[in-house]
Amino acid sequence: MESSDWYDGSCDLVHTFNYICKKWRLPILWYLSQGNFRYYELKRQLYGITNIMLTRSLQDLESHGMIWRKQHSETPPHVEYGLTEQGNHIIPVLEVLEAWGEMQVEYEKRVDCN
Amino acid sequence: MESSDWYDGSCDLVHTFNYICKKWRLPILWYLSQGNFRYYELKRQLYGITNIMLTRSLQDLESHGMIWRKQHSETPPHVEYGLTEQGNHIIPVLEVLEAWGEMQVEYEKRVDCN
DNA sequence: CTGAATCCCATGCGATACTG
DNA sequence: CAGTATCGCATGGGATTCAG
Repeated sequence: MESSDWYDGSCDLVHTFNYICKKWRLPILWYLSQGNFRYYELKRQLYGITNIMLTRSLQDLESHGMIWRKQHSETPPHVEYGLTEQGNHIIPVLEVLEAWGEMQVEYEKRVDCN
Repeated sequence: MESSDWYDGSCDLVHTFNYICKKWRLPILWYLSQGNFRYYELKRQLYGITNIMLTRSLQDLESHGMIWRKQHSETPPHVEYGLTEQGNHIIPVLEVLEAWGEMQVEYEKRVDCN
């Protein structure tokens, strides 16, 4: 990796990291890694999220091929979301991230006690 | 993990993720995972970064115990940075993130060819 | 060489209201 | 139920300038 490539788009890590480096991305992906959900189910679980943020996040993740959207033709509407085959590759990332997060928080607790 | 805990600070993953979810954090950590560096060395490698952003990033990472700062008493100043023992725990995260990034970019190339 | 202080702009985020 | 449109605020990022 060239030094000059950090932000000209040729650094894969930095480039794709921006897909998940947004406020609600990790929680959404984490939930979808547990199974498929309907729009309102996700909204209920993601306490505090607004329609606009949920919609934007889902559309963005879908545009990057990480999740799929399936609209059933019913009234009232019924839309389901889930991880794509490609999207499943994010699961190990979530696991490692969670392991690190717990370790880091444990460390902070110890330090704050000094 | 409780649904209501995503953003009240009790979700370790989300909480600590914010440490690295900033523009220059990953490149800085990646470099420091390769060895220790002086301020100006980091600045030279991190093509495009400004003093203020490098300084802020380093101070922030240091405040979370992920990197150390060593100031040699010389003139002109000589300051060195490196990963702490705790900071080394980020390395597996970087590796998994890189693997995922490459895979995701490969996927995008295939999809765009359709 | 290694920063800090100021000021400004782009962007993310979200409250509110509306729709089929 | 599953969204969209608007508008505004908060925050991050950075150009510029100055300093020990």
